[in-house]
Amino acid sequence: MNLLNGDDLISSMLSGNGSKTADIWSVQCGECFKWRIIPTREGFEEIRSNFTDDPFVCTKKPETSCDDPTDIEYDNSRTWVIDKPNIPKTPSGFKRSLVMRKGFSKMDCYYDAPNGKRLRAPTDVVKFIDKNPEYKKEVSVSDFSFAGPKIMEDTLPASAAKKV
DNA sequence: GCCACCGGTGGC
DNA sequence: GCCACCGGTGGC
Repeated sequence: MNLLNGDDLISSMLSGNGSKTADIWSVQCGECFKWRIIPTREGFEEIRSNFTDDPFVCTKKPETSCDDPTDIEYDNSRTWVIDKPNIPKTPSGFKRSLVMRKGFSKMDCYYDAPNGKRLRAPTDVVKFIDKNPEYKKEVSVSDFSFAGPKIMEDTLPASAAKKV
């Protein structure tokens, strides 16, 4: 069944055992609604960058079709977080990371720049380009999206469940 | 002095 | 009311 409405069918996940960063990448097929693991961050981001115009289907994953069993079950053995669709592809040399806060209140989005600096917001990107003008032609602020994913509360560990 | 982490808020 | 964004700071 279709887990979510509309376009929000892109996800990343925290693996179990208290991982704080999203480290499993998965997308939902628009036809059979099974989840397919995308082995690399880059592959995941490629799909995510154009998700609305070019929705994911199982056959886009090599040697995979809707007849195959799901790659991963949506359950609370991991915490699932759902990325927004159509986030620009991360510029080459940068790495986009999602870090869960203590208490699972929200995730922070960072870009790690090629020089190791961690960029936290658009103003940091501007500062980085100012200090490293060789990137002026390659990247612009619009290549970055710091929007955090939606945390799926039904997949939080029991210890983090919201008090009623 | 840096940076991981968190709190607050302005704009939608 | 939410959340993207930014400022502040405690611990190293």
